[in-house]
Amino acid sequence: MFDLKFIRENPQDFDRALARRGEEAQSATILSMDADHRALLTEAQEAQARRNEASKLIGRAKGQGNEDEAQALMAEVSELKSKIAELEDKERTIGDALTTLLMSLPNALYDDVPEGADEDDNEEVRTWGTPRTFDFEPKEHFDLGEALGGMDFERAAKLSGSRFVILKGEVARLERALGQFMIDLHIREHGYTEVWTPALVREAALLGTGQLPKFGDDAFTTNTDHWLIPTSEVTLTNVHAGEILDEADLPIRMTAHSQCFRAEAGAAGRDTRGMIRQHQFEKVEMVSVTTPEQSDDELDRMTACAEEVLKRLELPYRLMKLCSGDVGFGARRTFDLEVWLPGQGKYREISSCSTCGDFQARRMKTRCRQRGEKQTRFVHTLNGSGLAVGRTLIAVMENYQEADGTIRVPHVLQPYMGGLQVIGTGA
RNA sequence: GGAGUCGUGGCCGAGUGGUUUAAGGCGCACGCCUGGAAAGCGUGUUGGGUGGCAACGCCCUCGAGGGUUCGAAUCCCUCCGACUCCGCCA
Repeated sequence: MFDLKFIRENPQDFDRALARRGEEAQSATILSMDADHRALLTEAQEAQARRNEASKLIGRAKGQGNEDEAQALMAEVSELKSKIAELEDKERTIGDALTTLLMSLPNALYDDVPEGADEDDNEEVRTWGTPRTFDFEPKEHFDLGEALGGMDFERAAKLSGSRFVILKGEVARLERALGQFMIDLHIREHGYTEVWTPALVREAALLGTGQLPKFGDDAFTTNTDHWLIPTSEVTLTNVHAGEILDEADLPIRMTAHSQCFRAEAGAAGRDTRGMIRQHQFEKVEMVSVTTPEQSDDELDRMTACAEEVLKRLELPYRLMKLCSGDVGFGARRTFDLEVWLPGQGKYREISSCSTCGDFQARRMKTRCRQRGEKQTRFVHTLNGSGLAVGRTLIAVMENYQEADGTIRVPHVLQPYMGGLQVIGTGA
C-alpha cells in the first residue's frame, strides 16, 4: 500500500509508477478524496473537542450543584452530537473508499526493473551449469513417474479432480527428501529459523501480504471464513503483523516447509499434464523482515540461498530479472530461478525471490524502531521460494533419468533416502 | 460443541457513568546527588491521525467494531483472544 504523504508530495512520481504497471493515473482522484477526507476530519475533531470540553464542564457544574448551567451545557452538547455523528459518517465513508482504492493498487517498481509486457521480456542475469547431453530421448516427468508407478494422476483425479497427484514409493520418498534437504540447508547454513505455521488463515493475513482484495479467485476458502494459504509467505510475513520490532533484531529470517493451495482460476489449459501446476503442492519458503537499509542486500542474499539449493542438486538453471509486466502485485523487484527441464527442453520457473519494500508492512502495520529512538518506521519484507518442492522433484527426475527409465538420486539427497542411489531398480 | 471467568500502557496492577490529566508499582531513559557506583530524589516514558512556517494544539486509542448517554475503561450488542470445567479427539 502506498503512503498518502508520498502521493501528496510526489503525485507525478506516483502516477508514473502506476503507468509502469499499466494502471491509470490516480493521483488526482486520490488527492481530491484525501483533501475532502482531511477537511471532514478536521471539522469533526473540532466539534469533538468542543463536546469534550463542555462535557467536562457539565461534570463540574453538577459537582458544584449548579443545575442551570449544567442544563444549558447539556443542550449545547446534545446539538453537537448529531453534527458529530453526521461528520463522522461522511468521514468514514470517504476514508474507507480511499483505503479500498489504495489497497487495490500494485507496488511501485524499482527504477532498474526492465520495461516489458510479459515473461518473454524478462532479462537473463546469468546461467549456471550445463544441460546434460542425452544419448536417448529424455522423457517428461509424468511419463517417467507413471512408468515407475510413483505418480498416479488418474487415481488422484478420482479423489480430487484435475491438478492433483498421488505420489508413491520411492518417488514419494524423493519428494519428502527434497523438502527435508532444502529446509535443512537454510537453517544450518543460511541463518534462517525454521517455522511451522497454519495453512488456514483469516482474511486479514491475505490483505496484509496483498493477495486480497484483488486476487481472491486464486485462493481456496472454507466454510469457516478461513482461506487456504497459497504460499507460506502469507503466514511467515504476517507473523509480526501489528508489532513494533527492535531494529537490533533485524533482519529476521524465517523459513517454512508447507503445503500451498492455489485455485489456478486463470490458468485453464496451461500445464494441464503432470505436476508443474497443481492445486496443492509443497514449497520451502524464505521470508526476511529487514530495515529499509538492509532490504536491497537481503534480496541478493536470499536469491543466492535459493540458487544454492539448485547448485547442491547439480541442476542447471538461469537467473532472470523480471520485467515490469511480470513482477507480482506486491513486489518492487523480483528474480526468478528457472531450472532446466530436459523432457520439455525448456527452462521453467522454480523459484521467485522478491522485495516488497514497505508495501506489505504498511498493510499489516509492522514497524521497527531503533532502541532509544521515539520514531517508528515500516519494515521491509522479502520473500522467496527455496524452492518449490514439486517442481524440484520434476527437475531431478528429468535431469537424472536414464535410458531404462530409472532415476539416479543426487548425492546430497542420498542420506535422506536411506542411502538409495537409484530409483526404479525394483530392489 | 455446552457452561462459566476474563481481556487496562513495555510489564504488574487499581479503577461499576463525570468533579480538568487511567491511581500506584516495576522496568527503561535522562538529570541531580557521588571520588565512582548503589541507594535516594526529580523529570520523562503507548501508538496513530490531524491543524500550524513554527511555537504549540486538537482528535482517536483501556482486545476489535457497533450502540446507549449531555458524557463510557465502566452499561448493552456482535466479533476476536486467553483461561477453567464438561463433551469429543490425534
